Amino acid sequence: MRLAELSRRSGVSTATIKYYLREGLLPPGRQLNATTADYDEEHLRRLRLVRAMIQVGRLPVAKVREVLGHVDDESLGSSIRLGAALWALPQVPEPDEDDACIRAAHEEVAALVDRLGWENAKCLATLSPAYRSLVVTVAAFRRLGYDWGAEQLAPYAELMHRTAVLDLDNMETLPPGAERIEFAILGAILNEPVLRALHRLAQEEETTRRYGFE
Amino acid sequence: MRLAELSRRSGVSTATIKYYLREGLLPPGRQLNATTADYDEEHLRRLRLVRAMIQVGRLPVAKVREVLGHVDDESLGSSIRLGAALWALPQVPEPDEDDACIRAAHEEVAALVDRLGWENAKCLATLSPAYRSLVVTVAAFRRLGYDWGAEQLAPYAELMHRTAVLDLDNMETLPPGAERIEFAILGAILNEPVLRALHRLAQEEETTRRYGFE
DNA sequence: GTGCTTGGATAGTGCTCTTATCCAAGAAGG
DNA sequence: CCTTCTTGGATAAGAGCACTATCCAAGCAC
Repeated sequence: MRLAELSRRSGVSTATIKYYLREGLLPPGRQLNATTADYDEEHLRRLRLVRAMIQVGRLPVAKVREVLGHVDDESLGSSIRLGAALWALPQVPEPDEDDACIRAAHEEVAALVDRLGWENAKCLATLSPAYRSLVVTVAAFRRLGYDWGAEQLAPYAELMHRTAVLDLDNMETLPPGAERIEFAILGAILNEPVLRALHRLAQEEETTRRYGFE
Repeated sequence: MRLAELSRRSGVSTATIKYYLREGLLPPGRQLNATTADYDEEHLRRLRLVRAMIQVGRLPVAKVREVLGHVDDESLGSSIRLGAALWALPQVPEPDEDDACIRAAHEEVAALVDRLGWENAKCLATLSPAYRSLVVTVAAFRRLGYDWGAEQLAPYAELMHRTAVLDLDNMETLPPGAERIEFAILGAILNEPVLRALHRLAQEEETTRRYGFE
C-alpha cells in the first residue's frame, strides 16, 4: 500500500500522514527504493489509533508519541508498560504546595485513600499524576467555597473502583501479549470519553426524571 | 478592590485579567471615574471560576463565555439553564453518517439506551452532544477492531447513572437559586476531572492488586 | 517521455491563550 | 505641587499547537 492509498483508506490527508511520520507517530514504511515506500495493515491500524488518541482522546501529539513509545517498548513487563503509558497522559499543572487550599485538599485526598484502604495509592501518593490531578481539582472547588471532603468523595471513589474492575475484567478477556497491552492503553485513553459521555447522558436522564423540562 | 489587588488575591496577572474583561468573561468593575474601577468579592469569585474552567476543566475561552452566558441568563428556568450550559461544553467532531462504523455505533448506543429504559435519552438522541460523543467514541473503538456493544456498555452506564444520582443528590443539599445553578455547572465541569482522577487512581490500585509490580 | 508519486525539507497558516507596550487621564502619598 | 502609580483602551507581539502548502530531485507507470 502506498501513501496515497493509506490516506484514502484512513481518511487522513497525505500531508498529515507525512507530518505524523516526521513526528515519529508512525513508523516509516518499507522503503522499496529511494522514492517509494510500502505501508501495510499495521500502519493503517496504527494511524487509526493515533487519530483516535488525538481526535477522541484529545491527546497532544507529543503525548501520543510518548505513549506509543511505551507501547512499543518490548524491554519492559506488560504492567510496567501500561503504567508508564498511563502516567504519560496529560496532567494538570504542578500543585503549588504553599497554597492553603492545596494543602487542605492534600489532606482530604490522603484521608480518602486511607479510608478506602487503597494501599498502593498510599505509597504512590506524591508520584502519581492521577493523585496530583485529584488534589488540584479538589483544591479548585475549595477555593470557590465548596468543600469536597473524603466523606463526599468516598462514594464516587467506590463507583470508580468498580469501573476500574470492569476495565480490567474486560482486558482479561483478551489473550496476553502485544494486543492486550495496546487494548489496555487504548481503553485507558478512549474509555474516558465513553465514561464522560455516559455520565452526561445519565445526568440528562436523571435531571429530566427529577425535574422534567420545567 | 482595584485591579492590582484582584490580581494579587487571585494569582492571575493583570494583563490576563484585562484580557478576560475584554473577552467578556468578567463583568467590568464599578467605574469610579475615567481611570479607576472597583472590583468586589463577586469578581474574585467569578475570576476563580473562570480559571477553574480553563485550567482544570480545559475549556476554551469561547466556551467559558458561552457557559457563563447561560449561568447569568435570568430569563430561563434553572433546569433549562443547567441544560443549556451543559450542552455548551466541548464536543467531539460531527459524526459522519456515511461511515459504516458510525452507523453501527449508532445502533449499539440506541440499543443500550433502550435496554436501560432511558426514555429521555431516547427522544433527545440525535440532539444531545453527550449522545453524539458516545457514538463517535464507540465508532473509534470499532474501527480498531474492538467492538463495544450495548452488552459491554450497560454495566458502565449503570455505574455512571449512579454517579449522576450522587451528583444531583449533592446539588440538592444546596438551597435553590443562583448559587445552586452555579454549583451545578461547576460540578458538571469540575466533577469530570475528579472522576477521571479517581478512575485512574482506582485503575492503578486495582492493577497493582492483581498483578503487583511485575 | 510525460505525468504522477515518492520521501525529505522548509516555511507558512490559522487558531488560541497570554503577555507586552504605549497612551492620556487621573489618583495617592509625601 | 510633584512624582509615581494605576486606570481603561487599543494594539501588537509572542508562543504553542496541529496542520497545510510548496518545492525538490528521484523514480515508477502508462
